[in-house]
Amino acid sequence: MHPSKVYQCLCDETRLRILNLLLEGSLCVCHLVEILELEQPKVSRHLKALKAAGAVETKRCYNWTIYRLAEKRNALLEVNLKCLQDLRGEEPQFTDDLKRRQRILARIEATACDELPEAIRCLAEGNC
Amino acid sequence: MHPSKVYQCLCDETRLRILNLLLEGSLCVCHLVEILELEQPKVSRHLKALKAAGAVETKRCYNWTIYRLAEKRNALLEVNLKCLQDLRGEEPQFTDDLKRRQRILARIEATACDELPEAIRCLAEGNC
DNA sequence: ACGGTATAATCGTTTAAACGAATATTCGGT
DNA sequence: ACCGAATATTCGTTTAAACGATTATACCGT
Repeated sequence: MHPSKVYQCLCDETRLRILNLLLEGSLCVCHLVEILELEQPKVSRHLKALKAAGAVETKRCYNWTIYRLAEKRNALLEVNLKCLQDLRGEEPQFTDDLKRRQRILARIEATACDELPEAIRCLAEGNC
Repeated sequence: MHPSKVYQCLCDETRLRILNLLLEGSLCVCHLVEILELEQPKVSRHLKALKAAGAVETKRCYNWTIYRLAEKRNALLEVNLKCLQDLRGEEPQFTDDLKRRQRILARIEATACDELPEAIRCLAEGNC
């Protein structure tokens, strides 16, 4: 992949926010939507772009689609993901997103109990 | 500067080619035009974008405008310039550009002689 | 002052990205 | 089989880049 294409996938703020979040762990679309406070189609569109660029991959778990950073990543992308981790503290938007992520994950874990359907427990326990 | 803006300045192939060349040393617009084999207005436009992003700066020498990498560079840009140097060998376009650069610089040096006007000698000798 | 070279800026057009709103699809639970 | 939740896709519009062609500006040498 040409370097300019890698940069093209990094030059949108929403996509950077998504990558910043995925650096901390996988997330399904509905949680990304909630954390980013954006419309679901918009999030899906950007996820599609990231997937096309080979930055993320998906796993299906019941009716959720879990997004995570791609296993094998372009070297240039890899370097910039590290940069993103370093720069994270300088951009309030990134740290705010991470705070919302924590809050939401805590809430999901709190709902985990044996009475819930298997699918929801699986998600709550972070097994999918 | 927001990271996405840095990437936005890197996501165009022509601008990457210019940065690749400037990593080897300063160049004036007319030589960039010759090396890149592109129209002058197009080159100037991209140089303007690079300057606006703080990636390059200019120096006037007689009637040439010499472009060089900015002295103080954004950390993210810096990292990616290093990447560009590493990836250079993988993109034929980048190595071709460097070859043309060599050829052109050699030709300019060859024209340096005391009978030439000061301006041309200055340029030929790489002093401006 | 003039002519030529180097560079920048303008203008109208084209291309591509991002968007909101709406709709389609997929899939698990009942 | 149906319903609802989660996700993806479509469509028409808007915004922003990039473009070619042209013109303007700056500056040096004569």
